[in-house]
Amino acid sequence: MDSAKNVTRLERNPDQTRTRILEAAFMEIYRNGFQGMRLDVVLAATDLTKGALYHHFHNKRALGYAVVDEVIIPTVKSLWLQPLKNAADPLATLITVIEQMPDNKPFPEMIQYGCPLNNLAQEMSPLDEGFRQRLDYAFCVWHDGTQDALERAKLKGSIRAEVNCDEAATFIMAALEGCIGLAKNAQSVERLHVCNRGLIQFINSLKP
Amino acid sequence: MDSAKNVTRLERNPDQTRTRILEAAFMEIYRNGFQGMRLDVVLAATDLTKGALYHHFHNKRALGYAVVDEVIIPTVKSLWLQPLKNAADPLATLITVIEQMPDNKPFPEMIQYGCPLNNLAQEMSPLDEGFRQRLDYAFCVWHDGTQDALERAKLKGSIRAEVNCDEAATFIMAALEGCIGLAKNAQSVERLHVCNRGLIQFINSLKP
DNA sequence: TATTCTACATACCAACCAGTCTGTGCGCAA
DNA sequence: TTGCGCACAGACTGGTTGGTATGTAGAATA
Repeated sequence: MDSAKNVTRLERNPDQTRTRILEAAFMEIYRNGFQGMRLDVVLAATDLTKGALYHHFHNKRALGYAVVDEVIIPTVKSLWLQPLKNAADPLATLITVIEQMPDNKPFPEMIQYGCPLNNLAQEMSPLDEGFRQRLDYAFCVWHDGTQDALERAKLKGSIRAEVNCDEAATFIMAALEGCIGLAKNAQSVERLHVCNRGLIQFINSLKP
Repeated sequence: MDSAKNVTRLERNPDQTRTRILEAAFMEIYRNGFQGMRLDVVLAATDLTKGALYHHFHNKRALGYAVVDEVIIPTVKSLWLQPLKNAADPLATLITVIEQMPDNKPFPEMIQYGCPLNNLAQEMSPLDEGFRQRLDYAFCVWHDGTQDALERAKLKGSIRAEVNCDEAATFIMAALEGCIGLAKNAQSVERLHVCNRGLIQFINSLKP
């Protein structure tokens, strides 16, 4: 009613509340892993309480699943697939995306905490089939986008005709995750660049 | 005194007791991560009790450190460095080691649970500096052994003179960890083979 | 306006779990 | 033989944590 109340008080906005919980949960999972995530910490970060959390999510695991579905997978799409989609020069764009990965805005903590997708996959896929399937889907999406770019590069003559784009895309994903993992353990941007150089060398070896 | 008692009772053997705890702890960490490891479970697997554990290790973290120092690092050495050491054909041996990795005896669970070294590194290196340094040392040992093999291959003319063996070794480690990680998430041996094929393709691209 | 439902807040609980404390049998030294 | 310390056993605890039960202000509905 009175304007002062409207300012200090948050309006009812369940969708936004849910999103805030999701984003805080994502950060906690990113930093501490799913098992290491504490719901109290997530709630403290959002200034919400148990009531809000359990109104929007059935339990901790459901929250984790939602983070994969609604945060991680969309991020993979916007960060990886979007630039490759409709790129004039798919191969050059692929290399650019790899090189600029550590400087990406959404993840300045990439060196410190690694890749959110791979972190969660390594931690949870052996322990929980629900996580595994969702993360496997994320990798599939990523793979298919990469393979697509390689196929288009092949059509343009940028890479050799006999290259198996399916297998190449799989290896590129794997190698990139490995590079990020090594750099994270060494806590060294330089290590990531060294590692990525090897990956780019591989990609270049696909050229005619 | 009476023989029956001597049979049922374990003789005192503190070294063996310590080793049993270490090995059980390793398996628990391998399967559930360090944060997921429960000391009760470790003790149940060894038929020991809290008294034994806290007699040999100061706390849970010290136990984790000891697992890295006394189980993981020696395993890296015996599994990776030993075959490369004094190999007549370093490059061929390297490829063989990579190909036979999933069939190794110590880790039939490689596909299910991944690489113990990398698992722990991804989980703990951002959270605990003690873990990070020990795991970084493990990667260094691994790297140096690999680089050494590449240098010897270069001397024999198996790979090109302009190849940077330091960087190549780094990338080979990273890519291999990435391959294992992807295969683990897909729970597919086939995926590991596909992925390794890409890595071997990279190694072959180093040849003259 | 009365009622119902949504979207939370808050107090509470039971289970879990790392770590502690005390006890004890055995080997060994003196 | 006695004393002492090592190598454990086993009971206990205090803090943590996921989850629940209850309450309630405001919006929607009738």
